[in-house]
Amino acid sequence: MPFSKVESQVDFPALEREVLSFWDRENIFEKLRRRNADGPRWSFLDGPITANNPMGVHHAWGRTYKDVFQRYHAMLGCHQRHQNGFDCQGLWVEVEVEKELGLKSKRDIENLVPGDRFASIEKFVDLCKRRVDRFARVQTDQSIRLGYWMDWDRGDDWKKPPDDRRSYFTMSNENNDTIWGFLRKCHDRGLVYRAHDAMPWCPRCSVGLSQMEMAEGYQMVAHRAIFVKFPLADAPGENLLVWTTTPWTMTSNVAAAVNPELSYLKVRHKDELYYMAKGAFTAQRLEEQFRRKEWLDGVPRLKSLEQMFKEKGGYEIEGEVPGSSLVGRGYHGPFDELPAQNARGGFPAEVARVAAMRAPGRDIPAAREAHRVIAWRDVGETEGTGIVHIAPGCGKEDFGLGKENGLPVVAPLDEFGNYVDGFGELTGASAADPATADRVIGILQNSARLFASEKYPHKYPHCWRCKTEVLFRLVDEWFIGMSWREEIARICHDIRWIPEFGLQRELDWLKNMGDWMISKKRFWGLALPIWVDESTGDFEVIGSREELRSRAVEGFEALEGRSPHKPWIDKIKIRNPKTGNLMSRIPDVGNPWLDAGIVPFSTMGYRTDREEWAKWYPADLITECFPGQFRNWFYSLLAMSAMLEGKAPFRALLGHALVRDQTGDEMHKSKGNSIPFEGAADNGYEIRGKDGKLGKHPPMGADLVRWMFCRQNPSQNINFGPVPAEEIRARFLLKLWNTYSFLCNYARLDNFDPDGRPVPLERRPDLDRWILSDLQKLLESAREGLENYDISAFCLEVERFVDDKLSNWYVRRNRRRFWKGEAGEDKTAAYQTLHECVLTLTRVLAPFIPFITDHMYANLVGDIREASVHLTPWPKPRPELVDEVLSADMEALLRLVSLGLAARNAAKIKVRQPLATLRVRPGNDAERRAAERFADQLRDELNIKRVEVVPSSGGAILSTEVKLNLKSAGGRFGARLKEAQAALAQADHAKVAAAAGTSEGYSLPLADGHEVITSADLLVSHVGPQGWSGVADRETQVALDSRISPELAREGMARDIVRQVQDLRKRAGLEMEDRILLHLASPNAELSKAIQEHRATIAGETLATQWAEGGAHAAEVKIDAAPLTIRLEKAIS
RNA sequence: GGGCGUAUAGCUCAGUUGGCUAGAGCGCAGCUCUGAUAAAGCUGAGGUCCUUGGUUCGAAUCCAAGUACGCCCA
Repeated sequence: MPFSKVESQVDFPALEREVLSFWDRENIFEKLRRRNADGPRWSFLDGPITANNPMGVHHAWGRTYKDVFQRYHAMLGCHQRHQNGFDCQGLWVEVEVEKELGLKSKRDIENLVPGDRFASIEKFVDLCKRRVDRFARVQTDQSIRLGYWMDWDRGDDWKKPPDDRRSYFTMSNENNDTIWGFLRKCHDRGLVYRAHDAMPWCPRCSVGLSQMEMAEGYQMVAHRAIFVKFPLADAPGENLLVWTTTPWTMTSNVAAAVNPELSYLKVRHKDELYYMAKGAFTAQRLEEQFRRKEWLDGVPRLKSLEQMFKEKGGYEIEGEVPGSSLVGRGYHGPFDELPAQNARGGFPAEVARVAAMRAPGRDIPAAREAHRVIAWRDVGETEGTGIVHIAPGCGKEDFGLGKENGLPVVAPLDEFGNYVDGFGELTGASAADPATADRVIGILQNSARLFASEKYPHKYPHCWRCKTEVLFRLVDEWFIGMSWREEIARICHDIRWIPEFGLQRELDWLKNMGDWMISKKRFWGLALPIWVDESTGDFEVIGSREELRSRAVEGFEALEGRSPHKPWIDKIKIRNPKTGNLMSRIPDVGNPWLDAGIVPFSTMGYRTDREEWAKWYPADLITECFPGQFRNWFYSLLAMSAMLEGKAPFRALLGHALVRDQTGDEMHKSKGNSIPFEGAADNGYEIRGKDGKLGKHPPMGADLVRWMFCRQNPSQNINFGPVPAEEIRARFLLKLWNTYSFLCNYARLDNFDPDGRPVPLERRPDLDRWILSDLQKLLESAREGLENYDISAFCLEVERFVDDKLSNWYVRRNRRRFWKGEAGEDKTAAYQTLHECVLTLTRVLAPFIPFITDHMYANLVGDIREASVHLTPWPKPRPELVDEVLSADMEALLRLVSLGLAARNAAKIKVRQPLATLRVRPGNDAERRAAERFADQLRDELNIKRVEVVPSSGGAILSTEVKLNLKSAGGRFGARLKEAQAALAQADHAKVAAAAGTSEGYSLPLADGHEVITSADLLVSHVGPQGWSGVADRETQVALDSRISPELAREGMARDIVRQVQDLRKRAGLEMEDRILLHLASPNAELSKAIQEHRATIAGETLATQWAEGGAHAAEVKIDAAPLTIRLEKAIS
């Protein structure tokens, strides 16, 4: 027997948990996969989620999309991989493990097992793996709760090695191996190289940052900036004035750069001369930022150089020279006494050695001897002095300039950001420590080299993981040259980018990016397969584990039964075929985006079954949150695929924006406005409001979370939180639920058989045919939206369908057919129509809100079948049910009803009071047809006895009245206002209103000429004839006979009585179908007469089977100010 | 500094190739309806469609410049 009773109060999270256990118990997902095993393939590629923490509600956006499109294609019968991915390797996991262990630095890691570096790294790497496993399980459980159908690992799956699990793990052997193959291919094309470069470096993590990572961490900070004197060697008393925001780099100064095209001033101050760029002298530095409040508290506004000279006792401008005339002049550096400045060939010795190897035969001087002015066209005159201090060991551009100009390099920092030996009293000091800047400033002050210092606010890069300020440090890193970037750009055009601007974004990145730094001086990650002969600099890139096995001359047994990770892999040596020397692996691990970018190859069998691989590659769709990914995952996917196959790895990319809190602010745990996933799904959650108070909120359930994301425009950030959630829940999910509950509860009472013979369409009323017609159009939108990965418009259309059309119109207008009419064809047609609508909705909504739809589906088709909506095929629209004219007519009817209600409102007569006549002048054909074919609806809805349709050609049924709008016309007419009002009163108001609406306006005749008035100058109203109330909207006019005869008044009373009785029934806790004994009494004669006249109606409406003298439930009410006593009680049937 | 995008009601946003009196939801006020719906309806208050100029019979919409904001890059 179908149709269990449905309560209108529903606990969605609890319902979802039941559905989850139903899926589990009945293996619904496995049944689905089996059913589709031979279907056409649809290839979705999951972007790996970092398995490092539990998911927040923001992860649910992308995962909802992933599920929606896979579920849709499953309903179409497609065979899919359903493979989730976890991102495992990299610094982010290391940092969390460090936190767990309370470690402060890389040195702590290497001493985790005291005194045993190898065992320490082994333990640390193992802890990283375990952390990944732990959170992969947590995220798996959370995803299952979201309703995300993937081939999840459960139970014993977790005991298997990563390669044998259902989800893919980027730490798997296969993933690492496939990357090796990629790197080998790059090397075969001569793209892999090693370089000394001054790179951004995090002193806490002791790791270099790639260009991609740098971009993540810019923050506004104030640094101590200094102006320093560099005395010219050939002209005592003359100085270059140099400016820097990083005082610690002064120790490593090698050169000073000027722009040869700028003019430089010679400024005399006291007994000395200072050189600086002319523009820089007077520049109001950062004035714009100061004005726009892009500033930091406690940082004073910057002074111009001119102002500084004035404050220090005045100045005189002695002349002006072109920058080019300064180029080549020598100077005395600020730290020339340091050993580092005096080391021949650069400092430290390793740097000098590499430099000597690169430039054989050339004698490189010590930094101190190399000091001279060089030319650099990029020097500007808006920030500092127009003379830039160059320290090739401390900055990227500096390093490049040093190389061009053959300068020595002084590299002052070790991997923790501390000064190495050779820097006098600074040795051991941390460059990141602000106190060190003060010490440098002190030294410069003592040596009379400091001209001035200031606090300078600017955006400065920070480590995106640990938020430490980045330093620039000379390092030795490995790169993939990107000279072949065009090959990547080319395949971007084969992809459908949603939103479209993605293509341009990606191309911009590809055009501007530098070479790809792939090495990381860390522990947990891809072991870069590069083996080096340090005595010659020769290196080899190994393309696979097998190749390594055959090349290894030592240590390969260390890898047997182990994953290719540190520290074991570092035991393996190969031989340099040229020299016979042993080659060691470089200690570095790989950039984690290599791990994620290789997955179209590593997870689909590229190395093991090329034929199978080709059936899944390229993927039909990937979808991720786009900020950042253009230079991360999308980039690495594209680059690796371009290299390996010369082909785009996916056909379409759906990107989405960010999740914000409900007020539009960024979500942060620390701000207390972020929402944990379990909180949103099941447990409820607390968030801090703008007032700083914590507010508790009930759980939303997974379907609501999913729906909120689905209905959002993906290119715009979503404001997510309890207020919008409650709104959507009430407006959509509850509406859907209550429509379903209405259907089931009445169908149950009536024993409606959903499998009975359908009433032929032509015998169903207009309302039925209308809703079925619109349902078909909805199905078409669904298909279109899902095929185009553009679901938000469809979702909004469903909301309108369920709310406006199905619930607020179809069901409301048809209520009586369900609960009053006798069993028969009309009632069956109503049930069949509503059943078809709701059942079809469950199917079309199943990919979006899989829980509630499956629950509804079971009840709609009968619990006994244990069926799941997710095993049903995707519903196809039936074009023969579409009736465009009917849809237009129904829309017109809604407009007329709305106007009728407005007319009632204008007449101040409530709807419960019946009125005699509604006169309609339709504004168009649809309205005319609607007023005729739906006259019964109009009568019912507006509670009137008769509808008269006046032909449009018959002229207006309302007269137009115009008055001057004093707000706009008052000022214009001034003293002539009275006259204008009088003139207007004389004019034909209808004509005035019509003419004022045109571009020419209406020309109002006045004593001193004509004045043109437009509709803005007028207040237009429409009035009916005496006793009538009317409103007009464009061409449409309706008028309502507002005269109430005594008969009509009594009928209104009767309806009021019914309403009061129903109210009492409800308060008495009676069920809808309960019959009652009813007693009504009033001392008022009219009211008593009304009760007499309408006895049968009152009884019928309130299910009163018997008139009685008393009753357990009583109420004293007023009907039109007349007292009425109601008593009732449930009748014993 | 360069690129991309956005700017419409108190808030969140629709507004198709230029075309009727610029809309919705939320919030606010009043009224109404209600035995499926913590729902719904009507009315009202609330608009410099960012500014200026141009194209056009006609511009929220197209073009140009400017301003502000967001994102990306340097």
